[in-house]
Amino acid sequence: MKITIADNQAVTLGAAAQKILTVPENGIGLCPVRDILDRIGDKWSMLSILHLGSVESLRFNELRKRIDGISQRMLTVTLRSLETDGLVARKVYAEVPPRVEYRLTSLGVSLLEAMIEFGNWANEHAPQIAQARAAFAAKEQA
Amino acid sequence: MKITIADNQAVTLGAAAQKILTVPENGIGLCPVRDILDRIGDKWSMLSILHLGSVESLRFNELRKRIDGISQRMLTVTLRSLETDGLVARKVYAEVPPRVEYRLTSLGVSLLEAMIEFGNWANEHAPQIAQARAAFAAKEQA
DNA sequence: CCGTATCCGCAGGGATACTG
DNA sequence: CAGTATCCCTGCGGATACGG
Repeated sequence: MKITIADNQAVTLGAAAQKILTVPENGIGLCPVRDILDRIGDKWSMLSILHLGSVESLRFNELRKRIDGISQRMLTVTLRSLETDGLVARKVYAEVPPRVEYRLTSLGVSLLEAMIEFGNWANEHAPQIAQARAAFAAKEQA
Repeated sequence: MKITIADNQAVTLGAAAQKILTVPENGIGLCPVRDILDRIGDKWSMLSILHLGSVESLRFNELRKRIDGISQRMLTVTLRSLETDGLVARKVYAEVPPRVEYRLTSLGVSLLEAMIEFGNWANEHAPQIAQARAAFAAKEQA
């Protein structure tokens, strides 16, 4: 059987996909991809990281204004979650009125880099997806 | 003011992050990242794509067996969603008993590639995250 | 074998009010 | 300013039963 270049790519990609699905012994005890996604796959985490990544640091309400539609409660919850995972650093200044600054840690920055790759994919392929949806909707009419 | 390499990186990264957050006119009418994440950020989409990407094609129940814990209903719903976005192709064979095969489209494969980058990040940094969580938990005791 | 239909529990997350 | 506390509601997704 002749192996084409396309087949070779498929095999390589398949191996990479399988590798991600395997559960290593790493102290989390879950497939890392699922684990990370459970954290940052929620409604606000990615957005928070992107906004924090676009400047050096932001105060609580500055960030709140930038993330359109987020409630005070959810910003608190989201930031606490990101802080727990070591992606965001929280610094409190002993002033009146209080001032709290958030910024990405180096770990958070490395995640941002990975996310930007992903974001680029989303931007590049958005038209194709829109087209696919339209085609699917049209086919459902029949 | 002297610009260090680190600062330069931060600026570059910040620009990239901002770019992703901007809403282009692309027929979707939303920030693409949020849009894509709303689709594949759910409980099963990513896993389905990874499993479909690790072989050429899979029948419904084959895939069901591989994705641990998924219900019949959610596999149907997930696959339909991925099909709608043009990420997965569905082929029905006119046989008895029925046979349906699913495989990634070329668009789906390109998404898989982006996801693998992300998966690698997750695998590499899983220990750091576990450590951060432990540190945070320890700090909360005090 | 490959779905769809129906029911339902529960967690994510919004709105509002209140504190240090 | 930067959070907590409380209430409540929606919708994701599991279980089960049924259909082509």
